Amino acid sequence: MRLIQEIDQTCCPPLVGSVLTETEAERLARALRVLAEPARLRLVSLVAASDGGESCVCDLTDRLDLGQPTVSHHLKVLTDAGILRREKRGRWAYYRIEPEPLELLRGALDPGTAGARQSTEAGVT
Amino acid sequence: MRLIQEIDQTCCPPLVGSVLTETEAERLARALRVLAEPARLRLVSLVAASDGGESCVCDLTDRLDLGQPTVSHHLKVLTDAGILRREKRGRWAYYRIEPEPLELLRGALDPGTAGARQSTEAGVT
DNA sequence: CGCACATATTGACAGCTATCGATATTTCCG
DNA sequence: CGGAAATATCGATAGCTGTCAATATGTGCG
Repeated sequence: MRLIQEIDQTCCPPLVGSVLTETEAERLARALRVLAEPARLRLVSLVAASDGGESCVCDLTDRLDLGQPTVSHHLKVLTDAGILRREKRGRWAYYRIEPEPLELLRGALDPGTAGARQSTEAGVT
Repeated sequence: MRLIQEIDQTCCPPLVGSVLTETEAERLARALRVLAEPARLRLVSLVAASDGGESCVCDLTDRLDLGQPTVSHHLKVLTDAGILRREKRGRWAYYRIEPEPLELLRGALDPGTAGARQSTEAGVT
């Protein structure tokens, strides 16, 4: 079994248009759960807005009013999901956004809703 | 305070581009949490795929391998969030998709990710 | 009216996870 | 090497929520 639950194409079939199987629903739910957390949303937002598109943990802990272990935990969850990428330089760990997973999730929420378009997993450009 | 947590514009500022405040993050997280659940994803998917765009609860309980109270609970959560709309006809309750909340959530996941576009809350058509 | 059916509500409980303090690990610096 | 700084991991705990059984509410039918 896979310990690291990365968000890939298999997680994001169109929410509408075809009925989700139990497995698909499970996968997509797990992916969404990663973002369904205030601290993690703020982290993503902070990282994305930061200069050069990356932040080190120390900057993030300062802004979040949460303990360092907690921030580290959330960063791990986001990284395991593939939403953030970690790069260690010297003593510091820098995080930056990985655009694709967010796009895939967006895609999962996309179609049928307004009339069953078909975007699926193809068009991430 | 508001008991019913409906998904509206206030829940979905762009995830990136500006840094989410604690309140904004809380709101968006709560909205995402509604969908971050396998049973609810399947319900949305089932309703959307159903004939005429609506299902009654009895159809849904059959397909979900969950007790009727549980299904009813999930339907309530989805309805309170504004994702489903409930209409009672005779003894039956019919649920259908309300497209806008899903679109708003999609919008929240949209922009900056790839370079801070500005779609925000305007273009739902 | 009274029963049967469809759905909703209630109360209880188990499982998950966000959070923290303590500690381990890694890396630089002198 | 030794110590300090940055980050990660661990173990414990509290709060939330998905689930169910039991029951309530509503609605048509005879």
